[in-house]
Amino acid sequence: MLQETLTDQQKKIFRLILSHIEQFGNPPTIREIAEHMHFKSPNGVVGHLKALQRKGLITRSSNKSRSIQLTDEVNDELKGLPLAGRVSAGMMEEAIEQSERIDFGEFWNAAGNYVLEVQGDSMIDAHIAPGDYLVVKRRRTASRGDIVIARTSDGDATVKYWFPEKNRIRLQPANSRLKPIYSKDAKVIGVVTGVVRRI
Amino acid sequence: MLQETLTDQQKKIFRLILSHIEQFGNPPTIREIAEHMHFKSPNGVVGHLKALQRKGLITRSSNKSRSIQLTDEVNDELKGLPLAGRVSAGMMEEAIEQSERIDFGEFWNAAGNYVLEVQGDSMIDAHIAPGDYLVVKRRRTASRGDIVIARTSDGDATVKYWFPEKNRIRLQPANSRLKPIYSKDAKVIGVVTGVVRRI
DNA sequence: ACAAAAATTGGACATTTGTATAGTCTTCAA
DNA sequence: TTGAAGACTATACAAATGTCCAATTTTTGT
Repeated sequence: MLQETLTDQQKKIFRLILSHIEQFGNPPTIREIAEHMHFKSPNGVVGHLKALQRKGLITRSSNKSRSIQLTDEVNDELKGLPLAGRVSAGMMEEAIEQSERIDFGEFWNAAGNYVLEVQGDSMIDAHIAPGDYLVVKRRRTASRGDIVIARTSDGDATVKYWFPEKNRIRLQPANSRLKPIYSKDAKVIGVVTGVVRRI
Repeated sequence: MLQETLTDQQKKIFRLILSHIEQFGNPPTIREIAEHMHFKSPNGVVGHLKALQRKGLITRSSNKSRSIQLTDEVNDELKGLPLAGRVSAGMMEEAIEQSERIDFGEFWNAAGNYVLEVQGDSMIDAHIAPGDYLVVKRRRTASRGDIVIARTSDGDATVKYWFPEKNRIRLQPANSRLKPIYSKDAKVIGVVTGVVRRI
């Protein structure tokens, strides 16, 4: 944890900076910090800011107002949910205090990605159920075995496994009750990179 | 779309504000905007800011440096992935241009939530596969039929369906090959509110 | 107990920044 | 043609903000 080595005052000021950014969308001025800390001089803050800078939590630009920036390290720490461990591992409760985090937003909020809601159970054996959301990366090509969004000659788009064969494409559902679709001109629209289900 | 009614200059300035926030973590000053726009007077900017304010894109606090704030509406527009439609619906490609968005981060990055990685296939019939991530809400109670993280007397934590009976709890796996666990003192640690799978 | 380091005050100064007022220029509709 | 509205320049002022120096108090380690 980055905040381990901070003194109490430094922690307090650091939290102040975080909450100001959260609340106002910009970092506080030195005097604003001094006011909140009940300091009677702006200079009381400067030393602490230099310490936070030295310890790698913030950066500043000289002669610029509200120029406190959080470092990438800090931003990473703040994002996402704490990854607590494996389900069957037993003592999770304790593990939650650990620092590893997982940010689904970061994973997928990339340019060109979009989301589809699953209709029907053609991919149920791949544990993709109706109502699930698919995170799709816009692609024109796929690798053998990928789960893709494909469009066939009749214009319909579906989710299927993508299996190129000699001179046709096999679009394989993940459902034993359904038969594969064979197509000569199936086109990949995107590749599924994630599944999200709200319960 | 909120930006429809903007003049070209207003759009340019608005984008400038967005990218400054992105790049420096704080909004630009009036003079910084003027400089980028090659205006020779700060006052050239003021009118545009007032327009952006009137049109509901930003707010400002008087006499505060770098006080331009994006409105909630704007922030919402910037977050998340475009929700393109249903998979089997056919013309998705077109639908992607629509404005509806879905933000998984918002859904789950709530205080008290955490993530567990699934080990084993005891919930496979509920389409929860090994390697999936469970988003768990910290709870001490659950409703009948919820998927919960429960701890039994032996100290182990598992994912199971939660079925209270007369004087015991039935912890039901979603796997026909596994038998339910009956326990008098099983405790709910959390309730599963989401499943996320990276492919 | 002592010295060193950290924390805080006080005050001053220069720069940055928001705001205001007056005037020019262009566009566009009546 | 006029004139109303929008866009921009020029300039000035006051408030805010960052920075610095000197001195005092508090904390910390030895």
